[in-house]
Order: sequence, then structure tokens, then C-alpha cells
Amino acid sequence: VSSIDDIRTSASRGDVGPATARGPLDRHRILTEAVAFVDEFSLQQLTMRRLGQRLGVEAMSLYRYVDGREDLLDGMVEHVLAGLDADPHLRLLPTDGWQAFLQRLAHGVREVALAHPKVFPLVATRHPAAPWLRPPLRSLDLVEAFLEGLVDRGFDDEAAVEAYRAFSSFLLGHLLLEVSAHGAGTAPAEEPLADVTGAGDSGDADEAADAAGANEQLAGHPNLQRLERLLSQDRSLAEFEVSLESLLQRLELTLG
Amino acid sequence: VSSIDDIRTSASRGDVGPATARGPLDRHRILTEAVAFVDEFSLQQLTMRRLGQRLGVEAMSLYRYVDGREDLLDGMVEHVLAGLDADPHLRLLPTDGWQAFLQRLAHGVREVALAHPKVFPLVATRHPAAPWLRPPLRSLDLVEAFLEGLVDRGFDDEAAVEAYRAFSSFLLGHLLLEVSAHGAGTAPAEEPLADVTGAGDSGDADEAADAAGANEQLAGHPNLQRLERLLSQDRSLAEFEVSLESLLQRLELTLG
DNA sequence: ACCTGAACACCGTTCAAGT
DNA sequence: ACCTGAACACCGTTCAAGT
Repeated sequence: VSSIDDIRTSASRGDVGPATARGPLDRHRILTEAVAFVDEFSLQQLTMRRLGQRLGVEAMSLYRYVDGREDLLDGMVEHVLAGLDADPHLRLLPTDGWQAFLQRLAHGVREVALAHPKVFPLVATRHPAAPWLRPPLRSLDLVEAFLEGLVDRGFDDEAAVEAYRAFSSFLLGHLLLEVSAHGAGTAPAEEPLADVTGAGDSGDADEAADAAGANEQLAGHPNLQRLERLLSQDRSLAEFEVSLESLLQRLELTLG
Repeated sequence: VSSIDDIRTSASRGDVGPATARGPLDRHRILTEAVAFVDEFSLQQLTMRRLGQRLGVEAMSLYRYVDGREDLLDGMVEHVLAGLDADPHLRLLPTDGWQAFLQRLAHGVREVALAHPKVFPLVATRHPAAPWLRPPLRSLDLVEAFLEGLVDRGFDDEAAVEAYRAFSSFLLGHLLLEVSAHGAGTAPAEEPLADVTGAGDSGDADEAADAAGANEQLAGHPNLQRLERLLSQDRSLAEFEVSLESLLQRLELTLG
């Protein structure tokens, strides 16, 4: 049942977003609109046909610019991260320590993730071009800048690579959780617990259970029950800062 | 072109795995076979029709036991994680310090991830039932056990919740990167760099570029070039241990 | 009770044909 | 050069019908 609701949102009723009819197509415009579409609706709803519709064109036209759907998804990932490659502000600056550099880089990636929460799972899970290109730092330029920055500030090769690994794990884990919580709605504390009185008409008990959602079995979990408010608070920025700070301190130790 | 290759692997030619014809269907068997199918092929290739085929049944039969494809995917996530809920070995034992407890739990989740690398992205990205159920610790029981264990060992409420957040981020980031590297193949160092001589017949230069893969522009990246071997080494277990150890130490500090 | 045939609306993709 | 009509093989899903 729920998967049907999912499909019947506005995107499937032809309301497909801005059908701007400027000039001939090009890859950049396709990627921009694809990202905008996903931002507005969801990954699931993005199809070649609907994207064509949004661009005022038949789906087949897209194949001149993208090599099928997989290439479209790869292109979208590249597209949302492109700003990071370009931004000189995310380079090692003359006045920087490596900590300041990593701080800016981390927050830069975080901004991209928050700007496109529904695209970020793609950034996280698409197979990278090389096994050592670790999401979310998915471009050669970005990784090169990272390594150069650290080596420039006294890291030897091993330490720089270890820092790269630890930094990417940290970013990926944190940001993926942050965007996924974003999608799930922010205030389950407002949701009344298991309203067993069933307020309505329904034939079977399933509906009440559904409404209670994850709270259904919360009864058998005293700690969850007691900590629900605490768990529901959005601490993502503070958590990010604290974990990042802790990572930087750990890296500092390996510098010996 | 590549997406077609993707589709034309053995799973689409009717070679769909064990078509065991034992008794009537049930949800558990469906989930087991769905996970086995993805382990063997990929998420992309899993369709209701092919899964039915594998079970010796028409696709429509599945709808008696799973509420559509979305529910199937949710079920698979629950299914691969079910062992963790059950395992008393992942509970807080009388002899445990909280560090030993978290160590065992972390390694338990890691084993699940490595056992089903192609399923793990689902564990990582499916919307959790509640926003405070953070992947990869996706079950009420597991999170309850986590919180209970820490509170039992002297964490106050705030510290326990903070530990839960930090622990889940760490696990998610690390394991997602580990399984995705797993899929990408392990030895890009063996791959010869941009063989521009093009060895063959081809009309345009695209093929050589494709073969070079991510190495195409490695020329402009001196640090990547120099560190390629280092970057290609599989350090995942050591990295896991070190990051986990560091996390535990950090948590120890918050205990005051 | 459990499974299926037939059907529907929708996909991605190709290719010859239009302009 | 750029787009499309028509077609193909495949999807997920429903529902009345079979056993």
C-alpha cells in the first residue's frame, strides 16, 4: 500500500516542474534539472521520461547527452560536487594550518550534502571511478588538493593517506546520517504514543499499529522510552563539530 | 553502453539461481532468497519477476507475503540484521566493560556488512522507521541493548545518547566505504597506466580513454601519482580498529 | 489457502526517420 | 545537428479466476 502512495505524488501526474523551453539541450542543463527534480521530488521518481518532460523534450533526446540512466546518475553526483573542485576557498591558503584547511573542507562538503539531501545517498553509494577515490571526496582534484595540503603542512606520505581515509569515513558517516534524518521529519516527540483507542472506523487493527509506527513496541524498551526526547533532538551540527575536532586531534598525534 | 552490459549478465538470461521447489512460500524464505540473489548478482538485478523465478513461482505470488517491492527491500534489511538482535554474544556480559561490549558489537555489525556487501548500501540508506533509529543500528532491540549497556556501566543519559550517535556514524561511514571498496576490485596498481598506443582498431580515441579509467588525468596530480600504491592498499581492518579505539577513548573522556 | 493468467500503466533504450 | 515515433523487452502491481 505505502509504495503506491509513494508513486502517486505530484510528479507522476504531469506536474513535473519548470518546463523551460530555452534553446537546444546540453548535458549541463540536463544534470541541473535532474538534480532539481530529485531535490523537489525524490530519486525514485526520477525517470528518463519525466526528466525529458521537465525539459520540454522526449526522453530519447536525452540519450544524445547522457549515456543512459546510469551515466545520468553518475553525472548528477559529479555535478553537485563540482562546486567543491572549483572553490578556491576550499584550497590550502597561505595563512592556514592544516586544521583550518580540513575544517573548511569538511564544512564545504557538509553544505553540499544539506543543499541536496536526496542526492547525497547517490554521492555515498555510487561506485567510485577508482577504489581509492573514497566518497564523499569523489574527484581527483579534490583528493589531490587534500593530500597536497597535508603534505605541505608536514604530513609524511603515510600520515597523509591515513588522514584521508579517516577524514572520508568521518564525513560519509556523519553526513549520510544527517541527510537521512532530515528526510525522516524532525519532531517525532510531538507524535502521540500508540493511540490504541483507534479513533475511527477501521475493520482490522492494522491501522492503529501503522499509525504508531516505530513506537509500537517501545513498551518493552525502557531505555528508549526514557531517552526518546533526548534521542529526537537534532544535535547534528554540534555532533559534527565535536567529532571533527576529535578527529583532528587524533591526526595531530600521528604527526609525532 | 555500460548500462546494457550491466543488464546482460547471467541473471537476465534465466540463470537465476537455486530454484528449490520445497513447499509453499513464506516470507522468511522470500527474504533469504532475495538476499542470496543480491549477494550473487546485484541490487539492480533484483526484480519481483526474477525473484519469483528463483523461487519457482510467478512474481504475483510474492505479493501475498511482501507488500510490494519497497517492503521487500525493507524486509531484506531487517533480515540481514536479524542475527544481531538474536545474538546474546552481542549483549553486555557480566564480565564486560563497556569498551569490550562496544568492540564486540562493532565487529558483529562489520561481519554482517562484509557477509553481504551488496546489501549493505540498503542498510545504510533506507529510511529508518524512526529518525532516532540510526543506521546501521536499525532495530529497537539493538539500540535498547546499546543504551542499556552503557547506562549499566555508568554513562548518564546524555553521555549514552551521545555515544550512540558517535558510534553509529563511525560504523556507517567506515563500513559503507569498506563494502564499496570491496565491490570496486582490489588491485588498480596492476592496471597499466593510459596505454595511449591503443593496441587495436577503434575509430575514435574514446576506447583508450575508457580503458585508462580514473587514471586518465592522473598526470596533473603529482601527489596522487606518488601515493597511488599507498592509496590502493587495503587497510580497512586496521583503520577500523584504530578509529574505533580512538572513539572509545573519546567517549571515556566524556565520562568525567 | 495459495497460486496464476491476463491486463494495465509505466520503464529504459534503440533506431530509422523526420526537420 | 538535433529531435521524435514507433517499437521492444522488461517492470511493478492488481484482480478475477483457477486449484
